[in-house]
Amino acid sequence: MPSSIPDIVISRLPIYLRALERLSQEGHEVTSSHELGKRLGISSAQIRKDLSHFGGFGKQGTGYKIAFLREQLRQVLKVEREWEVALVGAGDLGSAVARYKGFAERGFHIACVFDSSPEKVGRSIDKFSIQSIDQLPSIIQERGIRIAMIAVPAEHAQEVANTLVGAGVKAILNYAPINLSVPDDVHVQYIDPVLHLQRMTYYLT
Amino acid sequence: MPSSIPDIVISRLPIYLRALERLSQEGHEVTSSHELGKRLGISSAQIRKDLSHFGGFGKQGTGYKIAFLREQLRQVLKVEREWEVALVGAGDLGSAVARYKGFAERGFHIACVFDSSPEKVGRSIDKFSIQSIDQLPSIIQERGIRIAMIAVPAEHAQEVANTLVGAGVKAILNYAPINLSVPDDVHVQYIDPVLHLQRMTYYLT
DNA sequence: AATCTAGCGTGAAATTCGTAACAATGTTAT
DNA sequence: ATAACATTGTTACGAATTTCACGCTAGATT
Ligand SMILES: NC(=O)c1ccc[n+]([C@@H]2O[C@H](COP(=O)([O-])OP(=O)(O)OC[C@H]3O[C@@H](n4cnc5c(N)ncnc54)[C@H](O)[C@@H]3O)[C@@H](O)[C@H]2O)c1
Ligand SMILES: NC(=O)c1ccc[n+]([C@@H]2O[C@H](COP(=O)([O-])OP(=O)(O)OC[C@H]3O[C@@H](n4cnc5c(N)ncnc54)[C@H](O)[C@@H]3O)[C@@H](O)[C@H]2O)c1
Repeated sequence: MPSSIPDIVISRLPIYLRALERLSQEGHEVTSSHELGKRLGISSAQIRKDLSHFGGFGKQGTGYKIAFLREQLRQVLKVEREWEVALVGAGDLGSAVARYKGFAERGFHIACVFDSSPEKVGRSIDKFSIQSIDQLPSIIQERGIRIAMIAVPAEHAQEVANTLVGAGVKAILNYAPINLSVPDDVHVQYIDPVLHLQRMTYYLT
Repeated sequence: MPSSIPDIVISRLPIYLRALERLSQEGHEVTSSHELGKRLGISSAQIRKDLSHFGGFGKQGTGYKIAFLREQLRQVLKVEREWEVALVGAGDLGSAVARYKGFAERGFHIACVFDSSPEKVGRSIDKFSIQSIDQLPSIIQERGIRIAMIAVPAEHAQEVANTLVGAGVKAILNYAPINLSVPDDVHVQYIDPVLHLQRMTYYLT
């Protein structure tokens, strides 16, 4: 049933959710597909159509009650609960990620941090004590963690991904600039800032 | 003329380029749309069609010469030259970005780093001396910088974007979790790791 | 040389996606 | 109470995108 909803629709929901949370912070209580669309540079029809996949969240003539719509989107995306996330790689980027409060604020708790370097294992980043990569499988399995972030050099990313998949992880956010091969039931998202920059230079004269 | 090529095609070229560079590192000299597609999880027809927008880069029966195709894509994307990039925000994330070697390695040189905090202005991150945000317009204009990265708290991202646009910046990579309003001729790309995580939880049972 | 094979480039077909339009319905003003 | 208005949910359509399928060429094989 949920498989009938296009991926591209799902991928826009977090954008809507983020905008709703901001509107809420700014003191708004209701909004409309037009207002949201204007903020996001998306047509109002698109927003209404996307939302209608999941039922009628708005009221004709009035718009959407922000608190309600936000709650509904949270449930659709399964982010009304909290998720535990494993972080692999405690280098420059990994440390910044571990210290970043934005994950926990939005429901993603970093539950453990792994590294392979004996220099780093045992040390701490904030409240996180860095653990050996050797312990990854047992810890992840015990805690039932299904989401992980990879912040190791590109050369080691695939091997880390294999370990994660073996331990039962089903969703990976990969910061290393390399494509990963994983089984079909494992989801991967990529963050590579250079790639984003390269997407813009084409348009510069 | 270039405007006739769909954005979605352009957005895939950097992915191809990255894969080609890796294949090259691994010692390959030629590849095929099938091999590339398998690595990237993209159909071979898609790759051939995307590339054909720019001319025939391959040889029938043989495939693509990696070094040649890479060079062609670099030119199409305008990344055969080097670009200077401004970084605004020298906090946790900004520092990690400034220290990251991957930008310069791939042709994006961080040319200057700005922050508004008197505590930070004058200090250094690696070789970068942090400059006051007040000097941003004059420095950016003098150096003719047209690309910037924003790594300030969400509340200040729009005001920073306005300043950047005023100074002539035409491409912004925004790390703050907020949508920016900019003129039509300014390009914006977003990086928000939480958003990527939220795109995966939907599919977890 | 003739044959075979791999694999590109491409037009046509199929599919997916976005937009326009509107009936239905709630809200506000008078 | 009625009219005027705003905005949703939905359908129908057109645009954009992807996939298919095949002609064609370069190189390998015999
Ligand atoms: N620093 C950034 O701003 C930034 C930005 C974008 C992408 N990246 C990417 O993120 C990755 C990490 O970057 P970084 O700057 O933090 O590098 P880094 O070298 O500072 O850190 C990498 C860490 O990974 C650990 N590691 C290596 N192999 C491992 C393994 N098999 N298992 C567990 N841990 C292992 C190392 O011990 C090290 O601590 C790289 O792929 C980089 O390209 C970094
Ligand atoms: N740390 C991470 O891993 C991470 C990851 C993703 C996104 N982000 C986002 O990146 C942004 C920065 O995060 P951070 O952790 O580095 O925050 P931070 O508070 O450590 O740093 C923010 C910096 O921006 C500076 N600043 C504030 N207003 C400014 C202005 N108007 N002009 C110039 N500089 C200004 C501050 O002085 C500070 O140095 C935030 O929006 C955050 O949500 C951070």
